[in-house]
Amino acid sequence: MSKIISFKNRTKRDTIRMEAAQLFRKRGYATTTMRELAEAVGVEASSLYNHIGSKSDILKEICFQVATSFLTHLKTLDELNQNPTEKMESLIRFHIHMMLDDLDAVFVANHEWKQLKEPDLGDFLQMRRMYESSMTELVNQGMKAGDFTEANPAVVVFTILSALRGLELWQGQKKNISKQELEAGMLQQLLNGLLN
Amino acid sequence: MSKIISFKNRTKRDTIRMEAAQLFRKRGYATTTMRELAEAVGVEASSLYNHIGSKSDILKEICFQVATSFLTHLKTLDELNQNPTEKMESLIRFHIHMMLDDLDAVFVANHEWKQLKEPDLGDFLQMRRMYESSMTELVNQGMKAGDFTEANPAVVVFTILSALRGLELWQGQKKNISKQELEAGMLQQLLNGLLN
DNA sequence: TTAAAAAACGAATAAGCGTTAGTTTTGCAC
DNA sequence: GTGCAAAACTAACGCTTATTCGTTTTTTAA
Repeated sequence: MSKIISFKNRTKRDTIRMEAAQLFRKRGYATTTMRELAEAVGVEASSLYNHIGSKSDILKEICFQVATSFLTHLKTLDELNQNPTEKMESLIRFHIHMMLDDLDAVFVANHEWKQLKEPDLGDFLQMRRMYESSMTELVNQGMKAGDFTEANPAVVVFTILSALRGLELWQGQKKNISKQELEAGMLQQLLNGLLN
Repeated sequence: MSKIISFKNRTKRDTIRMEAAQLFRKRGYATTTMRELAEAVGVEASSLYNHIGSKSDILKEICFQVATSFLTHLKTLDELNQNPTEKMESLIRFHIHMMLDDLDAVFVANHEWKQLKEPDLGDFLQMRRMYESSMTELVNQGMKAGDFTEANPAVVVFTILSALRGLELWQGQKKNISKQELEAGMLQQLLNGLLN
């Protein structure tokens, strides 16, 4: 028996994970109860366990799905023949798109990874460190090539990532600013702070 | 009967709030138990209630103490005769100092305010909106004066605040970068992205 | 030294939590 | 329709939580 059910090739497991991400973002992982999640899915709490292993399993899957997305994009970037400026622009744009299109999951991965248990916690942090060091290396190359303003690469990466992570809070802000306008504005400001 | 106790004019209540901020940051508000907090303070859980009203009271006090600090600084800025660039630099520096010196409380205020109950939740959000709109007005003045690059003021404010909030995650990063270096680097990058 | 107030304590309470067990319903293949 | 597995349900478990209660210890003020 196939476990494919529900809407458009989406497993019930996926539905649960999606609703969970939404609730975890709005109310926090620890505060969200399985009964709340069940109601959002339209089922009793105990029925959830026909599809998932545990509450913490859901968190684990959300976090690693996000981490994998970012690392995968980084890998594809690596294989393209682009200069550091182009790569950095692509990277910034990817962050913005992830933030605007998959906000729930990204938010949860950014805020609730602390609740992961070992060994997941360690694995997750290692993936993050790998991403940041790759990005730092890119900034280094840009400086050596003379494209980027001379500065401490770690600080530069940190500032950019921080600004991008801030998009978590964009939703519900000024509605008279479109996504395109926001993307263009942030990109300009961040690259402007970086380029020679 | 004076309630002053403990170390250097600090109430036991203050000690509890300080330890709570540290725990709330490290483990999250919902996940931190009163027994954990009690152990950190060096007392039994029930004894805490001789000094505080409830767990949620502690959170409330932490959040509003931080919000008040920022609004107070903004008010003092308003009364000085400085141009927009100087004001913005002072504002950025104040954020950095708060982040580096009172990280626990600022982190908790930034992450756990969702757990506030009404009417505190509404009051807290109003204070935040007031702060952001004042900052936006400052950016507006800088643009009209020709000091700042023309852009959407709301986006500019958002990007700067996001980058600054990212300092929450600085601790434990590269130790070979001093606080002074970090402050100078971020200030340069953020102002550089803003100025004409 | 003494009496009152403040603070700490151990034990208990009620509520809510994630999860399990046993049973019934549903949906599909033949 | 019949059989069967997947998925739903109700009910309950064991555990943890914040908080309270009544009492004892410590501190303070005279």
